[in-house]
Amino acid sequence: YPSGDIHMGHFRNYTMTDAVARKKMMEGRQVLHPFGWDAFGLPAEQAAIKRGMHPHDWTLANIAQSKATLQKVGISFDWTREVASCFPDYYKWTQWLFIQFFKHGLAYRKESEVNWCDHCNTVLANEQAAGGICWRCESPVGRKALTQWYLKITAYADRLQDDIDTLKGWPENLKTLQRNWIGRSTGAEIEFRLEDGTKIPIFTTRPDTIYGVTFMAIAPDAPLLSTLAIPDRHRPAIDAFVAKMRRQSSVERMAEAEREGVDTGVTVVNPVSGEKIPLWVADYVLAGYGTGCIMAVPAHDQRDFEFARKYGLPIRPVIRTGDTLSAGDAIEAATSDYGVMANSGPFDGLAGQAGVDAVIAQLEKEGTGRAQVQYHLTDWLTSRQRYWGAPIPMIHCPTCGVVPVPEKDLPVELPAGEIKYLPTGRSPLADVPEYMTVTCPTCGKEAQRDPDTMDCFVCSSWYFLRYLDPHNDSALFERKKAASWLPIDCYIGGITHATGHLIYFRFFTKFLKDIGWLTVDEPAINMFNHGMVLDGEGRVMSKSKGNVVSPIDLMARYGVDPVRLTMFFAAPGDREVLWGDAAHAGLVGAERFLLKVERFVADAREAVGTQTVDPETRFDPDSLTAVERDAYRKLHETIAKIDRDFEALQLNTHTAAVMELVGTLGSGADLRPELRFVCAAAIARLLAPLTPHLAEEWWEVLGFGPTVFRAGWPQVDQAALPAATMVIAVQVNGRLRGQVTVASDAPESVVVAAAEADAKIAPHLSGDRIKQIYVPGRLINFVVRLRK
RNA sequence: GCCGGAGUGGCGGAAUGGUAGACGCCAGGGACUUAAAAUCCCUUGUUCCGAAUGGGACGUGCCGGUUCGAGUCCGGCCUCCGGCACCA
Repeated sequence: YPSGDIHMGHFRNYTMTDAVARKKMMEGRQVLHPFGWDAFGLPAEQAAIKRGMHPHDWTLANIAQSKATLQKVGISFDWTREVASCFPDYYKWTQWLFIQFFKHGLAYRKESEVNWCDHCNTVLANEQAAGGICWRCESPVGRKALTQWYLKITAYADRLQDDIDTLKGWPENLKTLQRNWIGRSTGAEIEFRLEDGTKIPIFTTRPDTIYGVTFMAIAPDAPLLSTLAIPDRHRPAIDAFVAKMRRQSSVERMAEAEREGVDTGVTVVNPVSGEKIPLWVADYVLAGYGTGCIMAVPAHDQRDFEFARKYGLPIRPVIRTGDTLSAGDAIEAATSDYGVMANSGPFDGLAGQAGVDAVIAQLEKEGTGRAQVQYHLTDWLTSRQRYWGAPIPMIHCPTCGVVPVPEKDLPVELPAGEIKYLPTGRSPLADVPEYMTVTCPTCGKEAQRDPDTMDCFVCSSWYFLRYLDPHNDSALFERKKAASWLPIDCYIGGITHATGHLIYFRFFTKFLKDIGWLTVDEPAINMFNHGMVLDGEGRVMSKSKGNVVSPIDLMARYGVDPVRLTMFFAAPGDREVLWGDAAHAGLVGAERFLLKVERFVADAREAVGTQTVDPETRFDPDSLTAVERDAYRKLHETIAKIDRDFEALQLNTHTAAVMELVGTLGSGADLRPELRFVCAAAIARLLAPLTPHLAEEWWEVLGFGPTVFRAGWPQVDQAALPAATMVIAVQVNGRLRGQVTVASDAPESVVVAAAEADAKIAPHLSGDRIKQIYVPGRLINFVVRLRK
């Protein structure tokens, strides 16, 4: 989002993708490392309004500023593929996609209770109102009945849930977040009936508890409630209760410790047992989940239990989990475990899933219910009453109804210039007559444009596809380019988008596959969540707290590469980094180390004079001195270790390994010049993904050109790895007692003999030797029983 | 409440079931220098025994278990961080 200049979090994210891109380039791969601006929508517009600037002007200025900073950091983005979602050549295709959704019945309008932020003056998607708090301004979210545009993501709920299992390269916690957010539960829809025949459907995951239903409960804001014939004497109490609930925000209602409700005076019939039970209005029933109405089983649901206790409603256990079934008035809490059905007429004795299935079969036979699946995921509310967004490409015609803008007329450009763009609660575009008034593409009569704009997450659900073909003005992208590049091999981002963007972009990918544009089911096979950058006290950096550290200031003081190296070295990539005084002390270490490398490189170059040495030169270990052999081995051990660490983005141990190598080599003065040079050339390349500017410089000092990033990645020389001797740790009864040095091909018997001959170890071995465990090359453990 | 993740020196952190604390920072000591900076070298978990080379005990949030051997595996807790949250 261009909502401010680059901060340490961006710095960490992009230096990580940069390290990956550069290493893969050095390995000879084709790398597409693109960048784009999520420049439409609330974040950019709010930032602009705060500064009293037009969103267009502010966004462009901010993009220029941020881009300059990113280039200073040396991120290897392919700027020829840069995209920005606020430009017509991009949002033309956002609009085109919206029309495809519409044509396939997946974009639709409906009236319902929506999330409304009074501060931002717009509706919000569920994902943007999590916990009842607006994702941008953090004020409480209210409700409003409005007609809005939705994308039917629920049509993909099953595939979005099931295919999580195919995402082998995604972190487990991210997958769990998505599973919970999609929130599939299986059960049954069951129709209870009023005595006049009116159907009251409910959803339950536990049809096997149906004989334990002692009342029903409906949400205060459920539309069904207002259509019920409620006895006059109950009317005033219900109206008062509903009015009270309406005044409370969702946050307040959740905070309410005690459950509350009112009897409607209406009687309902249980379709399985035939029993007559009362219908209550209850504050703990949600209008937005299931049918807005529940069957209450106090013995087996804790919320129903508490409600029943408070209002003196019967509690009847019908699931036996132990030997006996407690009486309802004796139990202290509901038990929701599966068990054996009891007090359940013909179903008595059925256990667990068998009971669930039997009840569903009965319901289906009687036509009073059926197996059903429910999701926490709801359709995605995508229209916004704001100026700065992609206009919804739809026309409202009095004769033809809702008609999409013909594709040849795209993009529908956002009016520029003297527009009153400040949010008022209705779209600012509605007040621009020359924008609003159009002719209907179907009948040619006068019609109105849709005044709303799209949620910025629509724009950002497909940006990764535009990178493949960013300048194509006749299609979203060329299909064969997508077929060759996708899926994304490496996606690095924060966990914050777990239940928003990272579900939406999977949804778009599946849709585009279904309509023939893509060949993949999933956009990204490998996902890496980098840790956050916090301040020294572990707090989020924010302007209001005044604890923001600017990478620009640090780079000016220390240079870019020491800052990059310090960030990589601070922690493994997936862990958070506290960027406080300790991190600044770390900068000193990075600076020292890089200066040391610089000297090593310069000295190595000087040692070989004008001679040219192939950086991949192999040495026969037998022809080297002992010191040289150790140095050569250490070099190749380091290359091997880095190859392992890098794949897991453990750039902290990558850095440590190079530091250790440089420490071991010392000045390099005791190495023959060719070997010294080969070590220097390897070090320069091993550091190149992390400190690209310095590595490039070193590469030139060594006499090469034009770029280290086409110089290939150092390859392990297996011949360098075997050592002449090995150090074996000696344990007695699992306790370390010393170590012995033996020839590296020594058999176990030689190790045992060496241990027995060692003056420090031998005293511990007196006693009955029961057994010995030898771990070749590492350790030997003697199990000894001491004689008394 | 449910779901994830994490607890290791003064600090950031390292450790395929096999020598806990790599690497770096800080701190202390030394070399070089007229001096300083820079650089290089050494020490640096706690504790006990010893004049000393040295040796012992304890130590990865807590309690138990498996194992020749556990920071790592298993069971039961505690604390912190994050996500979702009256989801029927």
